[in-house]
Amino acid sequence: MPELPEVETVRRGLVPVMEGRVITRADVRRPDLRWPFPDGMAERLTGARVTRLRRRAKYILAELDRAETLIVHLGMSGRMLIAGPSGTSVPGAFHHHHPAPEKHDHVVFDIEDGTRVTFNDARRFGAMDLVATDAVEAHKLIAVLGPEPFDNAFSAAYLAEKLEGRWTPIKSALLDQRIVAGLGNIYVCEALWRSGISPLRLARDLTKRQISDLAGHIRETLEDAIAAGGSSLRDYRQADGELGYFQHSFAVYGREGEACRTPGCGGTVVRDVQSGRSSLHCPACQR
DNA sequence: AATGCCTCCTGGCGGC
DNA sequence: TGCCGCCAGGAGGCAT
Repeated sequence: MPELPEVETVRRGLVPVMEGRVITRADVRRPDLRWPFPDGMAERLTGARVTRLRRRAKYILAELDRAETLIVHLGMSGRMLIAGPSGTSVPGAFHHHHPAPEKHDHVVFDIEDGTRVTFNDARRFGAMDLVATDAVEAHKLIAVLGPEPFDNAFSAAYLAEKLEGRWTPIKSALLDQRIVAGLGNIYVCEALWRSGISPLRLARDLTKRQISDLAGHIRETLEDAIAAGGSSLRDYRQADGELGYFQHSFAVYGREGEACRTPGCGGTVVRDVQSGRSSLHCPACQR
């Protein structure tokens, strides 16, 4: 679900609430998400100060004093909900009363000023781990990640090298977090449409020019989405409860049977299934 | 090494 | 109202 733009939007929403603040209590309400939580997670979080909130690919990294970092992945349905004094001007807010946790509220963070941050994840494909900060880069889930799309390392030359000789469809290659980190199903479809490239085309068959265009369009698509606060599908919201609005800018995602938005194209958006996932594209202008 | 399939889990929606 | 199948923003793990 949440791809790079949504995760970045969540991170930005959490910064004013958590960065520099102490977690006065962490309520870990079940033993696991996708994997078991690390030993003593609640105790290790309680009383810790969040010194910095970073993002790597689709992971939020909350650096704590105590030299540990909380690694959070939202999976398909994970949300970080903020409630309480921060950002509100409720008189006596410090004594704000929080309602009882709801279904799928798995981890609740109480912040020193009375704000409450709740990790809610119906499908539990999300994950959390807590590791030494100097070991984050070497963490099993982090170490395998390719470059950030906005990093200089993600160049046309780099992408060309990674795609060279690959028999896999370009769609699959771009979903591979080892090649470039942060893309998911929506933004791959959108970036391929912007590039006029079919998701079915084999990675090895792209020209240098197409690869260069693609790298640029990936960055452009993600930038546009971040600027819009991400995409709000179903119940996804920004951390502050606001809805992102990039979904209104989708050219192909969720538009099966509708007219292609390429000026003068006249094609119709179709849905193909590739390795079990929907690939929305326009057969007329995506080759 | 590269590729493709299965799986984890819950909920919303459309069809009957 | 109820039941059923399908679909959903991810990605690790495993067989080939």
